[in-house]
This record gives sequence, structure tokens and C-alpha cells, in this order.
Amino acid sequence: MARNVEFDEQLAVSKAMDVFWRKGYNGTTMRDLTEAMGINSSSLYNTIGDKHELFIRSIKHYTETRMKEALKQLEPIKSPIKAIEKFIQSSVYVITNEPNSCMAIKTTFEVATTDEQVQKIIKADNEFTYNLLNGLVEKAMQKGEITVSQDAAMLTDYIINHFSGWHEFFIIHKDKTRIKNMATFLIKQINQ
Amino acid sequence: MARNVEFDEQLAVSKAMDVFWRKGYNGTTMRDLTEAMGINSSSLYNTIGDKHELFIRSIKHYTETRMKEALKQLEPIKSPIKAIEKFIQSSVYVITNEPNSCMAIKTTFEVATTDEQVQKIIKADNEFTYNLLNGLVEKAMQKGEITVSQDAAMLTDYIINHFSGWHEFFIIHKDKTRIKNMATFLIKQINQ
DNA sequence: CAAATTCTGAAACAAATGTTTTAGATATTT
DNA sequence: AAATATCTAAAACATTTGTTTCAGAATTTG
Repeated sequence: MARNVEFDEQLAVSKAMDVFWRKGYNGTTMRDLTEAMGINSSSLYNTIGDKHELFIRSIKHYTETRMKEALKQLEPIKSPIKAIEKFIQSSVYVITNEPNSCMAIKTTFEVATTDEQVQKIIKADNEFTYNLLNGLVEKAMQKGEITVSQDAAMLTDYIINHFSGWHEFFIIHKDKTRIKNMATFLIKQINQ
Repeated sequence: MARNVEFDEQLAVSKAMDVFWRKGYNGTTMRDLTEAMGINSSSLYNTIGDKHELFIRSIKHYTETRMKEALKQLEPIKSPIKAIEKFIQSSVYVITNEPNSCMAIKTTFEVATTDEQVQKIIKADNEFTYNLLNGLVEKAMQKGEITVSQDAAMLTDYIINHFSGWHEFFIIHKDKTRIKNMATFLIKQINQ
């Protein structure tokens, strides 16, 4: 009966994501987006929808990609405490090597305060990280690898909580060493 | 020779700051601002300048006010370790009772990545906090009130670093208890 | 009080914004 | 290959954006 959509929707969303990631929601114009995506606005409105819908898809894409990566990276590690350390260290690596900082945190502070739909997605992402890390913390406590605290929930919050500060710090100071020193101290605290 | 400016510039900037604080730089329009400030755009351009200049004044106002408050609050406290604890606790109080989160952090993630002028102001604010807390940490170490680490610089970074995570956490979860638990743990770690 | 100066308000400005329209190109089905 | 359906591109759309203009009101000084 008819033609098919010509552009690869996943690829297009990924390109839109790059722009939103760099410029934020309000700092991005529809022309920025269509230019980066290589499509016309009529195609965009016919397939994905308006700017807001495209943004929703973009953060979803961001968080989903990140979740998959985290799972893949931690899966092969047997020791829970080693996995926790790996998780912290690779967070430091990403934070200190990503020029555009973290799209989820940027979004939290820019629009999650007022946009419920966005907030839900961000919350789900945070809960995924929480559950992933909490599983490891609980196991590490059972094995006696962690003794600083017996409150796994709190320690999970405590560990995750460092990341946005490091992102903020890196934007302001662009100093990897001081972040690495904090991470080393954190790991030492947990290992004690 | 002539008339004086009719509006109170400090008050006007303070009202503009409220809008920027809530809506961010890109989310705020000139009409939002002139409406909140109760002045005409011609008056605004004749006195303060354009939107960007008004934003600069707004964050400056924000950070300066905050610095004064911090000094006032910590001055009467004699014991360095008690002052550090007070600093952490009152941060928790502000974080969990401020519906608009922190303007400095929001600004860092929204525009400090690309706006050098803004970044300078934010950096100066962070360095002020750093110096304030670092003085206390050094004294507490000399007195033997802190023993977890002898690296005052690193521990200062480490303590300050918690705050943006708590802000992020409060936006997403609106849960005071879990933040208070993290703060209690942090204080316990320092006191050890 | 008169003159001089500068501030204010409303309107106007061009440019940019998010979105829609429309005519024609393109692919699928029969 | 013809008919049909739906996609695409360019342009147009109404609003909204940040900023400026200008006539008149207001205040200070002589």
C-alpha cells in the first residue's frame, strides 16, 4: 500500500540525544535537532512527535544504554566487594573522561524539578543503579567483606551519592587527581 | 540635573534571581523577569543590561548571600569538629527544605559547561566553601579530633562532595530520612 | 518656577521559536 | 505497470523571543 519510513528511528533518537545532552532541553532548538538528525521537521512530527516526546525518547535511550553497560561490566566479576570497587572506579573513569558530563544529572537539575514524566524516567534509572549496587553490598556484608556498617540500604545510597558531586567537581575544576583521591578514600572506608 | 533611578536595584536583582533559580537560564524569558521585577524592559536595559548580565548579577547575589550566611553561622562555634558537624547538618536542613534546590548546582549543570563567566563565579563560590571548611578540618586534625585521614585537602573535598548528591537525591525521591542517614554516617566516619 | 536632564511605559522590532501545511516524490500492492 | 497510500522537503505559520525606540512623565538644579 505505501512507503516505509526512510530513516532509522533508533539512530535518529541517538543523534537527538547527543544534542540534548550537550545543550540541555531548553537550550536545544528544533532546528538544532533536525539538523543533527538529518531529517525534516515534518518527518520528525510524523514519526516520533514533538520536541518533548523526542526528549523523552532521548533520556530513555541514554538511561537504557547506560544500564546495559553497567550490567555487562559487572557480570563477570565474582567477588561482590571487587564488583563494588570496579563500579566506583569505572564511574570515576567515565566522569573524568566525558566532556559533556552526565545527561541524567543535567536533566535532573534542569527539568526533573517540574516535569513529572522526565522525573519518572530518571527515578527508574536511579532505582536500577540502586538495586544493582544494593545486591552487591548485601552479599559483601554477608561474606564479611564489608564491616563499616550493617545497613546495606544506607551504604548503597552513600556510595551512589558520590557520583554527582564528582561530576560537578569535574565541570568546575577539570581535575582528575582530586576526584581519584576521593574515590580511593571512599573505597578504603568501605573496605575497612 | 536629573531624576534618579526609581527602582531598588538590589531588590530587583533579588527578584530576578528567584525566577532564574526556579526556571534556569534558558527556561526564563525576559517577560518572566520584568514581570517579577515589576519594571519595564527599557528600565532594565538602561540600568543593569541584558538578560545575560542580569543572570550574572543573580548568581553573584545568590553566592554572596550564601557565603555571608555560612560565615555567620559558623563564627560562634569554638570547636572545629563541632563546626564541621554543624556545617553538614545545616546543609542537610537547607537541602531538604528548599523546594527549588540549589541555584549554584543547577547553574553548574545547565550553563557552567559552556559559559566561562558563569563558571568563574561558581568556581569562586566553591573555593570559598573549600577554604572555610578546610580551615576547620586542618584545626580539627591538629587537635586530634579527626584521625580517619591526615590529608586535610582531600577530606575537605570529600565532605563537600556529598552535597550535590543530596540535592539530586532530594529532587528525585523527596525523602529526608535517607539523606539524614547518609549525613549521620558521614559524621560518624569523620569522628572516628 | 523654569530649564535641563533622565527615567519610564507602551509599543514596535527583527529574529528565532515550535509546529503545520501542502505539493510532489517514492515505494508498495495489485 | 498502474493505482494507491504515505512519506519527504520546503516553505509558511503564528507565537514568542531578546532587545530597542520614542514620546512623555518626573525629578532635580539654577
